[in-house]
Amino acid sequence: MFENKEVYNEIENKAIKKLFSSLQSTTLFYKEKQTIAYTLSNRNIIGIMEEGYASLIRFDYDGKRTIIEEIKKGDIFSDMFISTDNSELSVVADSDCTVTFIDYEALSKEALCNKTAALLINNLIKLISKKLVKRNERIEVLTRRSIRDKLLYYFENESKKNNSKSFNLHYTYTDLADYLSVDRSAMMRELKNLKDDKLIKDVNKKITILY
Amino acid sequence: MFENKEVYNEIENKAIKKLFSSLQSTTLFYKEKQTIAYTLSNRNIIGIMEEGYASLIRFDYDGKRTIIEEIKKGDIFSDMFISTDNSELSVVADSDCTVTFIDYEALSKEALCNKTAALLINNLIKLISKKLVKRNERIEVLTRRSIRDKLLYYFENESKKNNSKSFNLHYTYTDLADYLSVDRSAMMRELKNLKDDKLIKDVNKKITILY
DNA sequence: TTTTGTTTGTTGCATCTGCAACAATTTTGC
DNA sequence: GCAAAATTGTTGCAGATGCAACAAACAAAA
Repeated sequence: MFENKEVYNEIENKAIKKLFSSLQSTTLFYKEKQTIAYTLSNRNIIGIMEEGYASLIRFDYDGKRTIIEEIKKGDIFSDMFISTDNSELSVVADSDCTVTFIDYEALSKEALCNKTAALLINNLIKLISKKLVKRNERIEVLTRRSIRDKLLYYFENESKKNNSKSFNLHYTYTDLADYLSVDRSAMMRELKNLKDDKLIKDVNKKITILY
Repeated sequence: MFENKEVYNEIENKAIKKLFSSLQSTTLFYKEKQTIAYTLSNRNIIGIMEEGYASLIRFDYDGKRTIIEEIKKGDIFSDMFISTDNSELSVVADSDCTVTFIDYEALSKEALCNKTAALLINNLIKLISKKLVKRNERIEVLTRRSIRDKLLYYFENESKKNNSKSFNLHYTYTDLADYLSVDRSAMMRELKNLKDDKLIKDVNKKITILY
């Protein structure tokens, strides 16, 4: 526990436990498919995903589902990072999860005189920045005007991250359509077009860019 | 100088000047339409917009322009918040600007033993969180499937922020189309439909929601 | 194993959207 | 004040996309 490289970088386990106890942080366990509602109903609480993964999801009035963000081990999430008006957002556990909740105001006060808290804040800033980058990436994808462009841009980005023309799609196609915010069947059709045009290859969710 | 309420909240002017001098921060002036390239070519530099406003813009390979983000007085911007691969991004001054640049690594080190630095970091986190919220809002808009839904969602959000059924559009329609990432003429057509359907009123850029 | 639910793959169709190409109007720069 | 540039407003058209509605393949649960 409390050993994630990014979150607790340069901080000793003993120190972090002491800090969390003085901040009255809590660590909770969730089963798969449970809703992790804690953060979204409270103010300035930061959740640290210690173990497991979850999704930040919006359910539209008409039942359409959109994945706003994936939350993996070592990621943080908070109502501080989401527009307060959007009450239809929820964090749903995609696997069994362990989450630590910190009161941000308490932490920031502590940081003025406590080195451990200051180090933790420093790490949190890096994680928040990463989150900004991720949201920016999503915006970049979403601003492409056609399904074809969205797919190609997404594939190019994933391939860049993987330093290879090939990469494994970690979404189901249903979820990918949600991420790109397009109709699934239309996306499947366009995916077929891309394959027919020999721009990509798709063997069992392993995508290869052919250009 | 250095008197923005949010950025320098709870910090005395003398203290911030001293801190900036020890961090070797620089404050630069830009004329309208100049490109503020500094941050995007350097690592972990945070820019503070002291005065003026600018836009974070992406130019597509085919010349299409997309506004990724508006940067106003008191906002911060940084390469830390943008995916490193996207070299086609640039920050362009929309008015004469004054920008302070801080080396983040230096600041965070300083924060471990310097109260002023710790306070500044605390303020920066709040600003970064606000930025996350803004990007989330943009994602929310962009994930709406039709131009009509995008417009309605955007209008509803602006009206909520303004605590009123009416609000002044601060974009030109050309820029709004860029923000929504849709074709301008198609957006104008849909805007007309919304007016014909009596869902909104639009008098000289003052939008009123009629439902 | 059988059942149930989820994901994938496909198609027809209506309509939405992007694009091109204007004219009219407003704003800006000199 | 005038010229140039930018914004607004409009339309026809082709093609892209969402939607509905399936069947097939696969995975999970009973």
